[in-house]
Amino acid sequence: MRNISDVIEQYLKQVLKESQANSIEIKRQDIAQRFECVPSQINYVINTRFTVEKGYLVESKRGGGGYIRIRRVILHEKQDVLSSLMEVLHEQSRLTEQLVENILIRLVEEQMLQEREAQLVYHLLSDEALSFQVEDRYLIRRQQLLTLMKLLRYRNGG
Amino acid sequence: MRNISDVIEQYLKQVLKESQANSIEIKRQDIAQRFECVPSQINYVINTRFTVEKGYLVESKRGGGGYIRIRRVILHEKQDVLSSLMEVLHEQSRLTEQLVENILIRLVEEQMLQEREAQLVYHLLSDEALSFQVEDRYLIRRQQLLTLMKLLRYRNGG
DNA sequence: CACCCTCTGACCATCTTTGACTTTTGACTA
DNA sequence: TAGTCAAAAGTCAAAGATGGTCAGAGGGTG
Repeated sequence: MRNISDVIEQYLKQVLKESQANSIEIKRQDIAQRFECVPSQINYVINTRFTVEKGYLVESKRGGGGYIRIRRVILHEKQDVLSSLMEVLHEQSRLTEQLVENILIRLVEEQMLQEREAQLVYHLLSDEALSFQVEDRYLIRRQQLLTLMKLLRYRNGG
Repeated sequence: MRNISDVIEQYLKQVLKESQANSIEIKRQDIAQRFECVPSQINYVINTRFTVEKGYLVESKRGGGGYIRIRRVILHEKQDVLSSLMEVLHEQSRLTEQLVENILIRLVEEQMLQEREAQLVYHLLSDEALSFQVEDRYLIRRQQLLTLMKLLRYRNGG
């Protein structure tokens, strides 16, 4: 194997495969020690090899008893719908309630979001909910909708 | 288990579950001795794990015959849950990710929100999603969470 | 040679553990 | 009754334990 990152990647994938559950919990320091590298190397491996697009979710906790949890997830098959909607989000400067609604309806039609979930998001992003952020309304909507799209990239969100 | 705080948390929740009543009374010193930690560790566990938004009430008395009483709040009406959480929203000035998470978990426990919906809202309100609104983060969270509660009130026939 | 990965380490953020010091309470005593 | 004392529990800040970030150095490949 060429480099240590590849080795660590293979190791983690092996452990993941052998574990019954579809997730593993590691201690950054332990892995770093095992492969005699600096701890931040582990972050590098995770950031480059265990991304959402590749079907992995990573959570972690700092402090005493900290850990890094890597989870295998199933990617949603309608990635193209998501990318086209993300494009819309970047092109449109005025993300009005109407536009938000259209996007959410589309997601429901594509069966990527349930009716109830769409309602929920719609209300959170409504003019009323953001009435104290008139200035940043569009920006907030864009960020939150983009966050939503990222979540929908894999099934069972979260 | 990762750390002593988690262990103590689990222990207390177990005792709480096994007790007939919905409350337990402990002696701080006893618990500290049982888990071989300093007494103030117990305060830490209580302050971080048995908070109001998580649905616990804690009372205590010092001096001879002192105690700490932990009560699981039993709310019979969904309305009560929502009002008490709305109160938390108004009282807490720093609506951190952690607090948002606690509230959402609570709503799921009370079966007012589905797991996936909670995940969704959590991510929409995350530090990352609001990274361009560092100043207004808490305000936006408050407004959107209040909007969510209003919606849930409506759903539950309020 | 240029460019793209990798690797490293200094510095940061967050959560936990510990202990010194404070406050409250009730019993005992003058 | 007031004062004293010991037995709780509370507070807070420092230290400890992890993980995260980022920019720059290092190295391999077209």
